[in-house]
Amino acid sequence: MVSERLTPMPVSMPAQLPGAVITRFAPSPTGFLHIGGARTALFNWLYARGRGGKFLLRIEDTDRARSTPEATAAILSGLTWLGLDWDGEAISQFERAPRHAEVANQMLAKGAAYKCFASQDQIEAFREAARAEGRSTLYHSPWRDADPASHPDAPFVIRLKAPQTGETVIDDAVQGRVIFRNDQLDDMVCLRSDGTPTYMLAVVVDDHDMGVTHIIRGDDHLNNAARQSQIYHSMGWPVPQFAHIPLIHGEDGKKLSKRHGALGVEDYQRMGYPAAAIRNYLARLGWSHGDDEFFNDAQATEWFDLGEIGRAPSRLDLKKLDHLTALHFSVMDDAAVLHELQAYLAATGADPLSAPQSEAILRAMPQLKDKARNFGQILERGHFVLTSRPILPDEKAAKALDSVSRSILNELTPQLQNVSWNRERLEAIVGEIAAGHGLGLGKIAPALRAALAGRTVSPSVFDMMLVLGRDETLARLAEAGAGG
RNA sequence: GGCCCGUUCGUCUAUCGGUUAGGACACCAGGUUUUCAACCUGGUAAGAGGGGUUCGACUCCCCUACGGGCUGCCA
Repeated sequence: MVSERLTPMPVSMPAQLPGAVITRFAPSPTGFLHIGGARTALFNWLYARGRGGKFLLRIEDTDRARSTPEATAAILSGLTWLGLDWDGEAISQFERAPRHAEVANQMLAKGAAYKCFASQDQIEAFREAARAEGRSTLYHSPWRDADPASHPDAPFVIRLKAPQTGETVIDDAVQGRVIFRNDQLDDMVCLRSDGTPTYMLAVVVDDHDMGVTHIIRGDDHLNNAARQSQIYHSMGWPVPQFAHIPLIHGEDGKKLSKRHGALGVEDYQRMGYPAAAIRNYLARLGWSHGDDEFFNDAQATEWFDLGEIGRAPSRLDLKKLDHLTALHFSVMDDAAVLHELQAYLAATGADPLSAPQSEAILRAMPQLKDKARNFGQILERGHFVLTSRPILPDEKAAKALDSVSRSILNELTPQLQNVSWNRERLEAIVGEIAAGHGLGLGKIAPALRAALAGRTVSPSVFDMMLVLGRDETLARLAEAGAGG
């Protein structure tokens, strides 16, 4: 078996099974994993996983000034948290620079590209003048058809010898047939004068070498697709299927930026959303399968397809995410919720749950996770099992423990001594006591809640009694009845 | 400036020439209720504007408006 981990990626086109789907996510490591990038990754993942294909990861770190290892780590951990597993090792685009240069030289050799000796200053001057006169700023290099014998001994870039007439057509799976006139596209630089590749070249070479069959990415790259398509053609390579998906906008409809608040997936983790809910929400944002709103990964991978992706940008709506989160908690098993709760604690810098605390939370989990909208709520509701006597009621809860309430608690406590410890009996006894005072349950539940949880927010008082058990319940009631 | 993309309830969307334009979230009203919630019933709410094409347009075409993207030896 060939060790794929240690050998560099083959530079020639890998032999792919016919019809095999290979997608990729190719972020620049300049920060955290953006929520929009996360959705792009999710779409690629869903598409590949739904077709038995591969989902690859490539880090576009060719911009040395802006790329950092920390950012790469953040992106990997963001994807991992989201549950988007990629196949093989993440590939560094920067490390493939020699291969990019090799292709540029092949283009040169076959006459598909040429050396351009124009300096950046010259080109900038041209553009400025063109702008000032309102002319097109497309640069037409005088070196395109120059006799190599006339080449000076000076730095040069390698430019693609792009067609000057006709059209470049992109058959996009989302945007449809998009036509660019070739006279609107200039000869792009493929290899810089320092010998490093431009983004345009690097992307094409990498996608080709990685065997990528479907490029699903943000529609800010739609224009680039035309130019990249020209590179594919110049090398005689098959052009992958493009699918340019609309970007996500903020709640005001503007491009997502810092002022919109949460941008990184890690922010969403810290807000207490479980990954499954984020996946569901993000998948439904810009894509739909009829009226289906709530679904799991299996359904999503089965249903997902490029044709159902919308063409308009969509806005983030946290209320809807909240709603989906509650639905997901309801179908997640308790152990899984607990496990992710621990990760949430770690992400927010809180202390992890001890073994006994975990066990207590797990026992109460059915009540804690019911309709919860985030892990913070689960924790808040779970306070009654995490705390221990003496229960110190918070300010609001203390108000429920006035002298009248305390006397009722004192009346109730002995009656709970020997009853069967089940919900029906507990409800009956508490109901009788309340009725004896001409009160409804609504009048004495707050005191019970304060006594048992020390809070005004908790699961139902009966559920708490059941989870706490007789001894602990009686101890807390007695303590509160005594006046704390 | 040039080129490209987009525009259905507040939001996410269904519709793929013929529908009282549907669903979900949110919101409002009423009900229920031991807290936060949840739940039940009902309700408000949409095809940017203007021209075409067609027996018939949300659906096809054009123009305008608005929004977005690209226009680098950034990615």
